[in-house]
Amino acid sequence: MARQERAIRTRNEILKAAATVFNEFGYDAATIAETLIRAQVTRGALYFHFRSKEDLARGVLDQAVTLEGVEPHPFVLQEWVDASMLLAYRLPREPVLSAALRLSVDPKARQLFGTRWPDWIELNVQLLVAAKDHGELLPHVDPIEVGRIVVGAWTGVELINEGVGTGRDLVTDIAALMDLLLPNIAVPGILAKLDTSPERTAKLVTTLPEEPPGGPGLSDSPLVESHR
Amino acid sequence: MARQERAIRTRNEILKAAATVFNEFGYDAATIAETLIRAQVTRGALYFHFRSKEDLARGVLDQAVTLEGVEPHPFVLQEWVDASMLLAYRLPREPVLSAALRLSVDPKARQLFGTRWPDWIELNVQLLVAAKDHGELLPHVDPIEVGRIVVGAWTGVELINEGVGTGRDLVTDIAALMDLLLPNIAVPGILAKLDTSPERTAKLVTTLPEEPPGGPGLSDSPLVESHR
Amino acid sequence: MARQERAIRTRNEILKAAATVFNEFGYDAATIAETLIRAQVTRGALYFHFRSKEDLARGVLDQAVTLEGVEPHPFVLQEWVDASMLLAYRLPREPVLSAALRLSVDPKARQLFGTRWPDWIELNVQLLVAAKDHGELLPHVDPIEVGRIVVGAWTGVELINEGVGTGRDLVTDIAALMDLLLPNIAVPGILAKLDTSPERTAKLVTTLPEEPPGGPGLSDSPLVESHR
Amino acid sequence: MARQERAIRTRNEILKAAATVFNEFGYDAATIAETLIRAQVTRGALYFHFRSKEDLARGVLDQAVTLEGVEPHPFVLQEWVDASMLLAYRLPREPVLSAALRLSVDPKARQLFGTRWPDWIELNVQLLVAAKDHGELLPHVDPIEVGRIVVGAWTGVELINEGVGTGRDLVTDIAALMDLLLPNIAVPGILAKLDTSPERTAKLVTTLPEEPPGGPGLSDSPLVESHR
DNA sequence: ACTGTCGGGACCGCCCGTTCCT
DNA sequence: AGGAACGGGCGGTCCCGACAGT
Repeated sequence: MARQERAIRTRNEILKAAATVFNEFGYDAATIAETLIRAQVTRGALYFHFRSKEDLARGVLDQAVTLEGVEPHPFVLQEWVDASMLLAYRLPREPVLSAALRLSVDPKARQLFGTRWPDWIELNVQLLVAAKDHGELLPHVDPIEVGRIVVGAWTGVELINEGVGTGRDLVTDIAALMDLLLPNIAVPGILAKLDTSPERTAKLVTTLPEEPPGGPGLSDSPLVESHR
Repeated sequence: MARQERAIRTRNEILKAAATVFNEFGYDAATIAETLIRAQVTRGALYFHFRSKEDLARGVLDQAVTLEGVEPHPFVLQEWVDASMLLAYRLPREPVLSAALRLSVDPKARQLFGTRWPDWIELNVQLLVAAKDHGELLPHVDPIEVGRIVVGAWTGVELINEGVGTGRDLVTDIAALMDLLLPNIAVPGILAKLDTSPERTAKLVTTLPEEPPGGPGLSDSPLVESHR
Repeated sequence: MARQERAIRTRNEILKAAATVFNEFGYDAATIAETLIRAQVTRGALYFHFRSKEDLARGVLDQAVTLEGVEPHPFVLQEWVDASMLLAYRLPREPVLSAALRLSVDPKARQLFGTRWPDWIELNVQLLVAAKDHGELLPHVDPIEVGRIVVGAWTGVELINEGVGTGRDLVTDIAALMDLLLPNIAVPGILAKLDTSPERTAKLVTTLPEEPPGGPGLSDSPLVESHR
Repeated sequence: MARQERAIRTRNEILKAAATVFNEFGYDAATIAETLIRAQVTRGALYFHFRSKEDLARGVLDQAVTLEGVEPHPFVLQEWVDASMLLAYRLPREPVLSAALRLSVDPKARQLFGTRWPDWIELNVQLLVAAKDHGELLPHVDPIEVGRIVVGAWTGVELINEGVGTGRDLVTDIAALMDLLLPNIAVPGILAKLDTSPERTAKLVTTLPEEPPGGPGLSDSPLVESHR
């Protein structure tokens, strides 16, 4: 048993290292050798846990969509905002998350594994539909369309935030994006009460479980699984 | 002359082929051999025009930022919208444009060449600043911030439009993005008169020059060069 | 005891699996992993019984030369014929036998273990010498030379029988070989009485012991050991 | 042109080196690196001429079946004998020939490329049929069956000659095989006049063309092509 | 001036036989 | 006997020059 535990830790060490390498170089330019160095394991160890580079990428992609940390709130829209903000906080800090996004953008990886976008969109749409049912959305808003567009916008903002390298926190940029979008999504009564401040995000983060030894995402991730 | 002309055509054939290959595979996974096949030229020919794979990528990146086709309009914001819409129309149809975006997203290529985002952002900011001077923007709008965010959002929407593969025209998605953003950017008086319809885009396209044999962007592109 | 018995059975299961794998792929292309799968054992089990791949091959080679099933007969030449025919019957049916031949032909395996040909030849020569003493051989026949040549011919016929894949029974081909050779080996009086028919072979086979659980050749094989 | 000539020489250098490596180690154990060393070329050169190890093996196999050097003779059976004897002389001296045989015996190579045995058999059968038409064969001889058996026997004798390593010349062993077989194949009148002596073989060899720079088999080998 | 053949060298993913510790 | 890890090395393939020809 103890044996198994160490194996799992090793597996996660490898996964995390692979994620950072995918992140820095993209799928094809990422080399197994670099992953080996960062994970501090031998080729054999890696090959035992993952049969190929593709397998490695799949391992990363499998842990990427989550609503973890979002707490119930009277306004569904606030939950929706929280989801985006929380992810904005976590993604730069958790290699597996950013790697998943990177691989979704990489054409070669896309050919091989598809993307997680349908899942992300679905998750957004679910929340927006619920918000609509609660009368929180402006009448002309189509949850499906808005879900698609917002996921896209979120992704692009992240890419630029990282790519242009001004050192701004992603949370700030995503908050700006939200502030730009919300007036045309939420009904005025709700809009005034929505909180997109980094402070709120910071508070939410504290409710996240301590990162276990071996990194987050260890759990059999309840991926798209709605929390309602 | 005749000699030179053919050389230029060959050069552009190669560039276009390279662009499609970068597009499909990403920078690292793209192979020169594949480019050779698509451009129907030999190794020697390619290496005569481009000294290396990097050179090829640079050639693509150098033709990517343009306001071509945007016509003067009483409302600067309309010009701003037109720029986005026109690009949404052209990008899926011109390999060199989409390749430029793809390479900007590719981490390996980014390490080598940087990105064109600062240029794109700069171009947006210039227009927004002008719009602000004309009193077309809501008072709280910061052109620099909005420029950044919008370029990001635009990029992300494009990526998803292509990646999720629902077959929707990018023009439609970008129009939806604009409709979502504009109410919180433009003053009401202007907002009502802005036209984000695909029809307008279609009309603008007709003013673009016929694609010369050898493709668009052949000219020593006056890249970021504002048209005012 | 029961413990030991199971161990022996496991060992033989592994040996048989290894033999089929060597047969199908040759020494070098044969992988331990494939052997593991076919024998349905774990790595640990295999390495408990055999210290290395070489050991495995040695295990196979050690069970390959036998006169088992050949019964005493007034004409020694008939015994000689019977030996060839019996082996022709058994070899395609017993992986360990065919693997031994395969490994003798494989250059890599040959470098490591040598071959069993000297043993096979020795066995033939012994019989031929005895036949000569009985006056059954034509005067010009040199037992040593004929032994060599016949073992070679036998081997080659087997290889082709298997390689060309016409589905002919090896017994048929070896019988044809014998019919071709014997007129220039046996004195006419004996020649007429020698029986190379598959029927005789079939009858001899019935005298072979039931295949014990764990396969034939389990016994500490009395290899080259002559039966006279 | 001169350019091309060097390329051809390089190609043959590689082929010969590959043949010796296949010979010594078998298909799978043979490494490209070893071939590189022996041929004194770089990986790039090899990759230019042969796309893969398989391609290399195919290149070897393509030059293996020939009646070159066999001269017309009143007795077809003498030609048949000559063919075997000549091959017995050449095979140990020409790596490509022995490699072809080796690869035909190697199970892995067999899966990939099949064997040249059908060709060798066909060639023998053709000669035997002609001999039968000339009344040189004993009435009970079936050319097809004898062809098969003899090719097998020839192969096996070669393998043992090489494997047991007594240093005997293959010509001697093949002559012994022929002497053993012929009395049951040829009609007595012919039998007495057939010459299986090494001296005859030596004489035939002198009629073979000088080995061109680049080795034998350079010519577009007229493989199975009968010479009648 | 431009094209094509041929060769150079680097490196990557894969996979394998083997051992160590329960 | 089993699960995990070790480390070496192979085949493939790629990007790129160096010339010779036209």
